[in-house]
Amino acid sequence: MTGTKIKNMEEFASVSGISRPTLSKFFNNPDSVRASTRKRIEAALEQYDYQPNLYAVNQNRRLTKNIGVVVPYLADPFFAKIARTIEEYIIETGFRPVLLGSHGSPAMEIANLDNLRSIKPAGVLLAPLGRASDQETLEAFCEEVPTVLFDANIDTIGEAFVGSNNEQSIGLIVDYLCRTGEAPCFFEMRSPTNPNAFKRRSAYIAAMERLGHTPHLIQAEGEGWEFEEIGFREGMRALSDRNLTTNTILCSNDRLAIGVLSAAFETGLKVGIGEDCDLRIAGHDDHPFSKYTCPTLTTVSQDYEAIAKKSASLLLERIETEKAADSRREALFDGRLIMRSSA
Amino acid sequence: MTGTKIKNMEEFASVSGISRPTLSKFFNNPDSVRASTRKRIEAALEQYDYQPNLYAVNQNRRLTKNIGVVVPYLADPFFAKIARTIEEYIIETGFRPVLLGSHGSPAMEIANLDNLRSIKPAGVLLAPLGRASDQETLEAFCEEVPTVLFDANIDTIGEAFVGSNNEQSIGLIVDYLCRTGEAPCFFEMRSPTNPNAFKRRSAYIAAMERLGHTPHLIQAEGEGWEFEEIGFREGMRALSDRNLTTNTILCSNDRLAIGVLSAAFETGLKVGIGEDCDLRIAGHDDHPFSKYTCPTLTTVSQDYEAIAKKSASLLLERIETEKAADSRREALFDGRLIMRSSA
DNA sequence: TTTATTTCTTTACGCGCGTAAATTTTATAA
DNA sequence: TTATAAAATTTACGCGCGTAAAGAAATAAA
Repeated sequence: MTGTKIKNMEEFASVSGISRPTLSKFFNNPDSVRASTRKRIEAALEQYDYQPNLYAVNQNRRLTKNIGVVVPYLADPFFAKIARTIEEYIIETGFRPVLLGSHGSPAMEIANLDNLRSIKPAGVLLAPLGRASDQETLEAFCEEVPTVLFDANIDTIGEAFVGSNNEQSIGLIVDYLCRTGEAPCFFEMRSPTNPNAFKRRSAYIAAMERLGHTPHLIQAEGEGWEFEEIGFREGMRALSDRNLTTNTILCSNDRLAIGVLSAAFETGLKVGIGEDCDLRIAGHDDHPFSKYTCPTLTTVSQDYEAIAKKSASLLLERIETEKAADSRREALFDGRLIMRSSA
Repeated sequence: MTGTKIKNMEEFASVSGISRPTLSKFFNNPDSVRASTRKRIEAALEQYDYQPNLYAVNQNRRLTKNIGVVVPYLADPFFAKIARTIEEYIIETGFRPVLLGSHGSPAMEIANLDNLRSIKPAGVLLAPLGRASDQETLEAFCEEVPTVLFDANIDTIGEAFVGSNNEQSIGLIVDYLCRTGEAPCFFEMRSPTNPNAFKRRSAYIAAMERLGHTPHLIQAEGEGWEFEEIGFREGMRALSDRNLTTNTILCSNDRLAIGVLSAAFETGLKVGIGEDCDLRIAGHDDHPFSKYTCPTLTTVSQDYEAIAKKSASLLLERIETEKAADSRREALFDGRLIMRSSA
């Protein structure tokens, strides 16, 4: 890009000595032209500053190269991280990711999808809000646009679902906690938005029963996405009531755990695995901040990489075959125990 | 939207009984048509499912309604939050925000701007990486596209800069710390990427000298955006060396403070303002997590709202007047002291 | 070299909309 | 009511590109 600025493909055709239809083919897929002409075009691109007008291109193509990525909450580092990983895979395959966060609002989730519809995406990767989502509208959207769900499953929606194996991961940490101390109670929200929460609840109950313990749920009141706040507030209540049947609390996710940790600190309870500790607290997700809590949080990590890669590749596959699969696929990945100091 | 799907404006013109040029005017600006015809069009829109093809629209308009928002790191809740606030203002004014994160990489920062160029944005709001940014390329970009910087200033770049008044905010917390205990040392990175860090350093020195104290810097080695990690590692070193001249540490930002807090916990030092405490730690930014650290982090909050609103409105003003201002403007907002338990 | 095949060029049309110019209709003021 | 201004309609062209068809050129196979 040293030389003059070229204003359209016609002009680039004349300066490069390649016909416009051939250039058009090249920009759609550089491998669709002969190697020698590809070289010539690439040489010309070095000399002249030209790139096809995105709007003109997308107006005429049936399908754009856009892929929507919608997550419930971009300010949550967990989603920021997984969205980022997904973005990388999409870019690698030559598509353009368009990242949107719904800020916990079902209305904004729909608005985001509407927005996406107007850019005619080849497909979208959606981590739905869950229970709060407007399922009918979501379903209608998925009829129009190839969609793969990740993180949170809604059974009837989308071509496929990719997420974590909560059964396995919760089993893992319940096993660990029982083996190293008292059997845990389960701290969660009474009416969670996220479907994973329900899976984790029953996984906890199943694991406890399998090990011959009585499950015990602590259900926090509260709505919305301020999990730390809810964890703190309801954690304070649970801890000050002193009606805990165990010294071990397994939280449904790390953000709740961070709140409970904060409540324990406030209450003067010492959290950890030492003899002198009053309480063990564990979480789930390996939230980026769980490494820096005091004490550091024992948790189970989701396989971000695998989830990102799988959901992206399932979507791309669907896009390339151009037809819906006969049946909805589900891919679940195992969690990994992250032993730190809190439990 | 009950009825049939309309495929283009021509068709919508015939079913609605309004001419296409008028419809075109309406979609560009609903107020540019007579109130009565506006009503008729809006009534028709209720009946028929039509929205103008975004690509065809943007191909023909000189300027799109897109506004790029580029931040250094979307996984950082601080940036996620401010980006979100900016998004809101942009949407309110009828523009389309396009959110991009650079993941700490100068190359990706440039890639993001290139990407934006291809969608012909009306303007962009850029929080640059800072020292690491490729300044020449940034400058070239700003020549082409109206750009307002926020958060991090680079003197010669962009139409305007909107950020925090580090002088004031650091002065505020140094004052507070000196008034309530020992004068603080300053924990920072030796070679920070972010220009605010430099401002904060000199603001700290100035404030200390003003109060008749000798400034003392602790400069952490390390590169990149893993601030908690750096804060922890170098915090461990500083605390175990026991060569602190004071029991009070002011950190250049909250993420470093979170790391130092974690190091203090690890070292067995009690952090807080009580008689029985060994250490006071304060931060800067009011990071969303600083409310849930153990102990909760005393810090100074940036005026997110004001920064978001001002930078958005400066950009829109610039876009509407269609010409560069004679001089580069700078708007700085004061910080607010957030007293919590750590100092 | 001749033939078959692939690739490129030329020509031409269409996508959905912005927008200009001339004309007609509608609203407002006198 | 009539004159005047404002808004809508009709007609027409252009934006930059995708893409189809037919023929020319380059390559590969015989």
